[in-house]
Amino acid sequence: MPELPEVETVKNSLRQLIIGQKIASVDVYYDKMIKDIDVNEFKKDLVGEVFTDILRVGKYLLFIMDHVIMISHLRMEGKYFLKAKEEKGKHDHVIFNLTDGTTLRYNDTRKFGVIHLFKMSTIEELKKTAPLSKLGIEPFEEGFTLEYLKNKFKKSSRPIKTVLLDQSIISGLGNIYADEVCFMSGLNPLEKAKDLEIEDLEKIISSSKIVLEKAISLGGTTIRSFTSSHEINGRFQNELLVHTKKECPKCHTKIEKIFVGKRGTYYCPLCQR
DNA sequence: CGCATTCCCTGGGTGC
DNA sequence: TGCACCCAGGGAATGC
Repeated sequence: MPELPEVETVKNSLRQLIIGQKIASVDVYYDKMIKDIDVNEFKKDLVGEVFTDILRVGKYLLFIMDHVIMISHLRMEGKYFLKAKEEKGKHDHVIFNLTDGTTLRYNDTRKFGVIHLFKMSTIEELKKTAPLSKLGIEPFEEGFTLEYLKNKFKKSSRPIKTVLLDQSIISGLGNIYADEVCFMSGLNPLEKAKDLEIEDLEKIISSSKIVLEKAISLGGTTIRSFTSSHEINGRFQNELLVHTKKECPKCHTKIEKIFVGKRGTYYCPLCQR
């Protein structure tokens, strides 16, 4: 399940592989995946385009080309493969045939991922358009301040875990890292956002940065979800403190697993109030 | 506006 | 071995 660090890792490897590559043609095998544009137009608009840069905004990948920008969200199991021209794999949904004879494939077992295509020139312009326009601040951005969180949290009666997952408030945290941030901040994931103290918000700010930075430096987290294969092998799973853990690394209390807003949530009942 | 709920998908796991 | 059913989960759509 790619969250910010995993998408960052994918971005970095794709950069090495496809910048400068030119698209000869595109095959789409699952039309519903293509958003904001007719599928035939999507295919047509990409022919002859060259990948000039790849960026990440929140959990979105941005493929910058000469005349278009393609935005891809991997959701649960989306992956990109660069491989020789060969038969379509079972879960390959979009195949970009490159002019050097190789192919870039978007593969997604559960078909949850989506791809947008925009005829826009600048990132600034694109950030004003959905889906990017809905995103809140990333933990690494300058605007991620105490003041910002205070404003966003003060009126919310939702559980802190749910609010951490809300991309319109903080963009980049997913289920794994939201659990880690709650643990590192010593917060019960069920506590209401508006009930947090200033010190709690400060802890959220610092632990979000720490956990994401560390995860990025280790290439993300690979949790071997039963349905996926060929995952990018991150090493952060060895550093997880609560998510999927049985015992608290601090006090050795048994880690509880509950559901917060339908999301599996791990926490230490002693260290997290 | 905030928030809860439903839906999209697949295939591994479980129970009979 | 086969089959029905459950479940995970990010974000959009829907409804209150």
